[in-house]
Amino acid sequence: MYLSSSVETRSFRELCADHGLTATHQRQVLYEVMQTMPGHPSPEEVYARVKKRIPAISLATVYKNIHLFVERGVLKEVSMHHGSLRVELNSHLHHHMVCSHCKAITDIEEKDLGVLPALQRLPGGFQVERYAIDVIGICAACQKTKRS
Amino acid sequence: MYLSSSVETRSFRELCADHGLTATHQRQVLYEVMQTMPGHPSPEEVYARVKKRIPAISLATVYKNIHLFVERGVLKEVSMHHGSLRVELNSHLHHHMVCSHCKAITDIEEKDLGVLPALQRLPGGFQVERYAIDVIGICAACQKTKRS
DNA sequence: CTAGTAAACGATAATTATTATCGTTCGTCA
DNA sequence: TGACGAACGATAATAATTATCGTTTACTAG
Ligand SMILES: [Mn+2]
Ligand SMILES: [Mn+2]
Ligand SMILES: [Zn+2]
Ligand SMILES: [Zn+2]
Repeated sequence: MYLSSSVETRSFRELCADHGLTATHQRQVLYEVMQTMPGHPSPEEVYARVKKRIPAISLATVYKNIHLFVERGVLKEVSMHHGSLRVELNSHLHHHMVCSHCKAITDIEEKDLGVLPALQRLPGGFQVERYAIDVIGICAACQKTKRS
Repeated sequence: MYLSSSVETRSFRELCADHGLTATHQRQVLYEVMQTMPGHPSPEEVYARVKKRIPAISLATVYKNIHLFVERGVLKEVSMHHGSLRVELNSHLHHHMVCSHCKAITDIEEKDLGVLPALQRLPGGFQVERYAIDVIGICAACQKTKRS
């Protein structure tokens, strides 16, 4: 199936070119659907929407392309959810560095962050318990390894 | 099986009393083991360690008690992992409010946070891509609902 | 406009993580 | 010490994600 030649298609092809992706129908619909989902959808939620336009699409395709989009910076991962629950004993106030490649979590002191969390009133009557700051990046080990 | 009467046991019983928990052998070992795990272990990792001291313990017990400890503030959840992967289209710089009760995620502008992330050199040669700040608390809806 | 080729897709099995169920045992308190 | 509700262990069930593999598609050279 060939992609149609509308304006949206042209800009989508540019986006793919910019990110080194082959332009497929499934990817275009996935991308267009995401543009209409302003929240923080899960793969299942995206799948449900995409399926309305491509009933034969596979959930696996949605997963594969979401990962690819995140990898190439088209999508952003909201929850750096680490695959499984992670806990620690309550101790002193600190935050974390999370490697976007290997997902390793390392402690970082608040003073080393240079951030000044000012507990102020937040929109919508949200009752603040605490801040959790993730510094996302590439850890030293992955910097050495990653030669792709 | 009765808990022994060592110093650790006495302080553990106090901890349980303080948090409204019945003091069981499994919970004490779980807690003591966590004290020797400085990182950010998963339930499986904790289970593996606890099993060395209580070979008959069930994984379900570890899960149940980790959840309970988090609920009562004995443990802290490191990844406010939202159960499933969540993504969004890359747009403007913003952060999130996460409800610790219903896990709802809401956008929040950086200017509304009163935080000043200063991209400075971080320990260990970590190469920063971005900050992700989660303001964790109770959303307005859950504040109304939660009458326990 | 074909044909070749690698990439992507769809179906589905497999794996991982987590939760629910339920009969048995334990901890608390009178 | 005995009653009773809470917690436990075994295990089935569910949810989320990934792997496998045969078929189809997109891209490109001719
Ligand atoms: Mn930590
Ligand atoms: Mn957002
Ligand atoms: Zn890494
Ligand atoms: Zn809530």
